Amino acid sequence: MITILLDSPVPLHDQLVSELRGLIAQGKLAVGDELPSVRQLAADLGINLNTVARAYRELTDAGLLTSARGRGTVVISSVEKGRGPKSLSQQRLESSMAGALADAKIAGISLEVIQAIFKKQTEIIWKNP
Amino acid sequence: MITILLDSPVPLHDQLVSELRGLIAQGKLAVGDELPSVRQLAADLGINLNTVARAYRELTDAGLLTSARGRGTVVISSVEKGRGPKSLSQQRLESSMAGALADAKIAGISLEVIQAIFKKQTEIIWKNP
DNA sequence: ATTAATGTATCATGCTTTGATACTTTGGCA
DNA sequence: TGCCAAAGTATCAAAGCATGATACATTAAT
Repeated sequence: MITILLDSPVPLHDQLVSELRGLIAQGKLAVGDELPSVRQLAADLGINLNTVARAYRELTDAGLLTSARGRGTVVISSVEKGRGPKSLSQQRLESSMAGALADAKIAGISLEVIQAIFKKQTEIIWKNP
Repeated sequence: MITILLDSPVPLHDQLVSELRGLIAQGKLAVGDELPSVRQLAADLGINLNTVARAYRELTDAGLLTSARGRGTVVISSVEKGRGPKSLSQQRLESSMAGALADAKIAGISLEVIQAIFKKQTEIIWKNP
């Protein structure tokens, strides 16, 4: 359900936070759902328990989760504490993405090719040395 | 022209590489264009010269730039080493896509969110002609 | 009460980035 | 031709940070 890249420049706990935020935002993790224990998730991902704990703590600080010793970690909200619905950079991404796709459609590029290009570019930008 | 975020989890040299890749892919930096000196750009961005030098070196290794002592750094290619040519419209799509993704990465938007935005935009554009 | 399972805290270690500084090469100009 | 400024490169140190091993504290179930 959750995947992380061990050889990414972005720290593991940051990846985890992003992943979990995404799952919560998408509703795949609903309010009231219990997350796997830090040891469980750490074992699943092959990383240290502290790294998972740190991600949980950051999301707890953000107001999305609640944690307690002996009881586990639970989703308590799907909205960030004190944050707007969308970041400015995200809106900008939507705009530029929409523009690029509209142009591509007019140029007659097939959806399959577009998806392939998107995939390749993300790979280049994310995984290059 | 180039902006970086000092408080991003992404390393400065990685941000620089992404930015420069984006500019080259978009054609804002054309083949033959000379880049600012490592000292100049470092001063402009308020970072260390080594950081700029490292970004230049990585792009040199990727086959996009060439550097020489005393002469500076110049764009020699707009395509990554080991990639073939494409149709014109596809190249344009690749360019704008690369630019958008590079910006998104620097902004710290997670890959999952980016993919969600891409999916949503394609649905919108292909559904409503 | 015991025990297993949970999150939390502490500390060490190692990697990586970043920076300060010096070296080397090139090209222009007196 | 010789000097000098400007370019990239190399070296080394310092700092930060992520990651991990381990121990502690708390809860709930038996």
